[in-house]
Amino acid sequence: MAARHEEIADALRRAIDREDYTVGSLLPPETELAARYGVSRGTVRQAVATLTAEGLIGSRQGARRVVLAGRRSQSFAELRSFAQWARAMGREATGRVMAQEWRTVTAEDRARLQLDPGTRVLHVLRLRGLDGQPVLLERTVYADWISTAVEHIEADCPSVTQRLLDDTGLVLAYGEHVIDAVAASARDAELLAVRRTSPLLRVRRVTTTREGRPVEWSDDRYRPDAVRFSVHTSIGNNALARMTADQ
Amino acid sequence: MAARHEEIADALRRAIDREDYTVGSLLPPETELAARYGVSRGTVRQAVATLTAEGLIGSRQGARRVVLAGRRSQSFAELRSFAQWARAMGREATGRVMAQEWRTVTAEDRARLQLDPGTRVLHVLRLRGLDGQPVLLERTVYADWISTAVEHIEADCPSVTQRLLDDTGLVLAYGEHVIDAVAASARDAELLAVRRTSPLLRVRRVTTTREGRPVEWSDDRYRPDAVRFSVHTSIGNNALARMTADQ
DNA sequence: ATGGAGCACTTGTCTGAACAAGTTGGCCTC
DNA sequence: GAGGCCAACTTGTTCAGACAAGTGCTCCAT
Repeated sequence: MAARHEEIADALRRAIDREDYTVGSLLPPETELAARYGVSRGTVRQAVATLTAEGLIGSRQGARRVVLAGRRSQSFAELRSFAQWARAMGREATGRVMAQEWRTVTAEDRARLQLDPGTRVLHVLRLRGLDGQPVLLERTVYADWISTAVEHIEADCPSVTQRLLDDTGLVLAYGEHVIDAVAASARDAELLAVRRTSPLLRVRRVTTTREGRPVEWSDDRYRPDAVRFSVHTSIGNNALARMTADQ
Repeated sequence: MAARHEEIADALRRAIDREDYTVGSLLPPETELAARYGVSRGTVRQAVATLTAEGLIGSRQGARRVVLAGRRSQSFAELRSFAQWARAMGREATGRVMAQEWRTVTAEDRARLQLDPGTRVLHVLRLRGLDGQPVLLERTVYADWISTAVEHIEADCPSVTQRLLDDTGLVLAYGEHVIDAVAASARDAELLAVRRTSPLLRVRRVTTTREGRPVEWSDDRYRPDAVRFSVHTSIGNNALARMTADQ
């Protein structure tokens, strides 16, 4: 925790969690917070902007800020790593590679991973569990330049993200996620221990490095009785977008 | 479009859309943008922060900003209003109230809408369509103080949000959305014209005013072949959070 | 009572400056 | 050629000040 504005954001987050400020109540004015923490108003504004983006507080010109929600999952790399997310919640993540295969890129692979025609990429089918229960089936395609590193990871490695970071220094920094629902196929059903055609929450995502280079793309299917997603939106800030199926 | 930083954000958004800056390429340095638009570096930083939050560009200390994605739905009130979203995409939204009923609040209603025990609230079942096709089934509970206004809206009003704004000045400002998947019930199937048990994308949401006062909560079920959701995440900014089903 | 004007308060916008910290590429040495 | 060091560049953090704009309250006149 280096930056002062992060410390202040954290202090405010904890104060809200402690119910020093209850849901519906008003936060102190910026000037008061600035005086309390011994910083300028700009630094306080950076801190409260973080909480606003998290959906914890609401802000409008002229009126004091209002507390909108009480708690926040508050982990950082939440979506980038299943294992890190599980650990942050005090659950144990497991993983197992069910199938692995090299294939020549399809048109879709090429578009999503920005690769040349004819490139060979690694397809991995991985089943992931939470406290022993299977909850997620990942079908991932890795870009050629990272595939050999992925290939040599042991089949039951709980955190591929952590492993790639340790082995190659790779940091997964950005992701685009498209969320919908599908019926479980026979294979899905067998591996996730649900009935065939039962509804699954599907997330298709592309993950890139800090430099913006695509690393992997994946079709993830969650048991909806085990995992959900949540998003806060506000009038000036909608991270979540609705899309039609075409285009 | 009042604020200078919004104008600059918009100019950059259009430049990216126009492919003046292609995906994977680098944005000019802040100082250069500041000089080009005749503003201080702080104002440029505000503009690029917007695009970063939208997932259009990636940013890291020391390196130039990189363009991550080409286009952005860029409408404002997207998630708050089905009709406004549809219009922004050049589609026509329809709506029809299928059932409407006053009930005494349940414990869940009270918790979500912050109401007193014994309060009467309005339950509405609304079917919504896009270009004539049914795509969404909304089961909404409105807080008592807005229910009478909702009750008097005609059954086939395409935009309830717009109507409430016109009639009562109500602005829906904040929302929390929890996303999962469910199997279509017999009723769902009939109204949405899908087979029973076919997968639906469910969004449960609570919407509040600018003051943080809950207005409505809703169980929305989308045909996943018609509507999807998309989210951008980045290392410092995860609007989307994964949740376990319990708690 | 009711409505409007005015005022204090609070957040939003913007500036210009300075320093910290991370990245990148070139140069130099071995 | 390989490796390491350095310098230029770029983004991140913070400050102090000023003004704009929206909110909510009081008070006054009707």
